[in-house]
Amino acid sequence: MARDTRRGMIITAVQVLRERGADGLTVEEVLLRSGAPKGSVYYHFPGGRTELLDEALTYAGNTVSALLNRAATDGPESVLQEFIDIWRHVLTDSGYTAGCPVVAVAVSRTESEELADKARGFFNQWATALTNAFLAEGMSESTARQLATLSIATIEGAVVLCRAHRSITPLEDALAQLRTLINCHRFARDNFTLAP
Amino acid sequence: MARDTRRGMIITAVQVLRERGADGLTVEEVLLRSGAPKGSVYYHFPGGRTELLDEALTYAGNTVSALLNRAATDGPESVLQEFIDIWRHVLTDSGYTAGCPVVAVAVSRTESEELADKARGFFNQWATALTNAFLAEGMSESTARQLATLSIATIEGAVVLCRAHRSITPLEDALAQLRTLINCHRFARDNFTLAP
DNA sequence: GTCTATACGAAGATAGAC
DNA sequence: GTCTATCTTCGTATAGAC
Repeated sequence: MARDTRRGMIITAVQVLRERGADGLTVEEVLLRSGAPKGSVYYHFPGGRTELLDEALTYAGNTVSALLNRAATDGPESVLQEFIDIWRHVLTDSGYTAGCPVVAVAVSRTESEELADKARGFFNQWATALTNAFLAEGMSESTARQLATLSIATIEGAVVLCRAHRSITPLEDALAQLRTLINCHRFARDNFTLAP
Repeated sequence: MARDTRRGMIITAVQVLRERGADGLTVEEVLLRSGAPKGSVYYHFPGGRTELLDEALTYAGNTVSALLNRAATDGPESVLQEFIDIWRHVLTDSGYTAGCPVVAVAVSRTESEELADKARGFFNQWATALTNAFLAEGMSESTARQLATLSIATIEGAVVLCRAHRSITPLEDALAQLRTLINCHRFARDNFTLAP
């Protein structure tokens, strides 16, 4: 069926995007790994490689946004734990060759300005979701925003270290300290104000 | 002179590595941007593209290692500030297209296992230098190590966000919270023990 | 040390058959 | 919807002249 072929190619494209980066994604590899018919690429994706890349980014970005929005009500702690669990699977399943698809687009040559804008849009969505989670904890506007930025930067950076070390430890260590910081803010909120 | 041509190509290669990534680095672009003679590539680099990449990674990684080792005696605060200053220049000078060369190699396809090992080696060097800086502050072994990992992850991740947002703000925000966390550990060390 | 010419392979894209 | 040429561009690498 047409829809299945298209959808299968998009999901495979996300995987390739994770492993090869945006510039390294080739239609041929997506074709091979998805098992999609070789002759139907430009039927399903008239825009060719660029359209496939766009769809992969959108699919991946929205998935994470949904996860982060759901977690804003569950509290930041559970979000972070969920991220560790997800990344443990993604990293081990890929032999530590997979990274974040949105990062992959953000650091790519990005012929089309549109893709770069979309990647930035996802980072903003994620930051907003996390900021709201921290605001719900009673933190100040600026603290919540900075903590959200730190959280995203930490996870994205730690994933790179995990790939290099072929181990989940960097992510666990980094997030352990991030949790400590969150608890420090709670402690400060409950007892006194920390010096700026 | 021979040495100048070779050295110039390496320095240009670092720049290209930052912007295009390891897989995206082409000998042609290094040639064009360095102004090096077009016919002398394989004279200076018998190993071709791979050798050029290797030299660029070594040069860049060692530069940062030197900076971090020097800063281990100056205290972590001054290191972080120095990193903000350096990245501000690198990012603005490149129009927010440049990233970390070691990260670029770490997430690349990396035909040669040797390059990947070297990249991981640099991450380890940096982590050790920062760990020592935190140990000098009187922190525990595990806290120092985790903080070092968090610091590197935060900077590397924040740089990606800076590139996406075309702004230095993410790095400043993330490092502001990192400083807060460091101060929390100092406060805890001086007054009591935080719950794990 | 540096140049030109050439071989080779990889990948995107299009045209037209089935 | 899918397939098979075929065209084109680009990048690495080598050979041999200067």
